[in-house]
Amino acid sequence: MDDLDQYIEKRKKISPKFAKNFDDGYDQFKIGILLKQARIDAGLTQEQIANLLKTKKSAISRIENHAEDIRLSTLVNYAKAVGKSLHLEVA
Amino acid sequence: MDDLDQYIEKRKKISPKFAKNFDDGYDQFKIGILLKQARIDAGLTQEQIANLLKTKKSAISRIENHAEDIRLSTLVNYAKAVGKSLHLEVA
DNA sequence: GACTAAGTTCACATATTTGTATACTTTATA
DNA sequence: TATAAAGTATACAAATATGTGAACTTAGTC
Repeated sequence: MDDLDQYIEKRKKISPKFAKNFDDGYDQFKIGILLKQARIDAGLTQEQIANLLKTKKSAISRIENHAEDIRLSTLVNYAKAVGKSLHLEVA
Repeated sequence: MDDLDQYIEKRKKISPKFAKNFDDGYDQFKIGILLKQARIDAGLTQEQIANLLKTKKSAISRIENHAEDIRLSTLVNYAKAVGKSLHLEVA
């Protein structure tokens, strides 16, 4: 089990709402987690990302933890900030 | 060249803005086109999609033609309505 | 424990998307 | 050409995401 799986299990135990939403299969609930993992992999803090995106660290935390819904542009910008890109597929 | 490519070429000729944005490689500009193609493949009209999503056909047209930015939930819902699902990747 | 950096949460203001109705345009068919 | 179905465009209202600052919590170090 990798770091991401561990993180998910931890949050499931803490938050029943998170567990339900996650298990219902809503992909968007994984987005914040994916972004957070990408940020950590890049060795960046939330504040550094915030500076890159010209916003505040509180906004970054919100994205990573409560991204029930989010704008496509926000996703794209965040991905760019961590040196990655966002790929979309309708299948 | 398939239908989607033909459609893109046609819109490029008509709209310089569309051509520039598309060629700049912004994936989100393809989203509306992908969704439209998925809808047509499913044999549905904009009005039928609108009913499924409890909205109006004008909103569907806007999504397909001016999806510079869009909410993730809107993308997910539209994909579901045409019998597909949205896949995201940060890579 | 004290201290600091990092992260979280909250509330409110602002910005943007989406809902809605209407009018207009396009496409296909007879 | 006439007609109807499908799609587009616009404007305004409503809903929602994001910006921002502050207070609080966590994790790590001394």
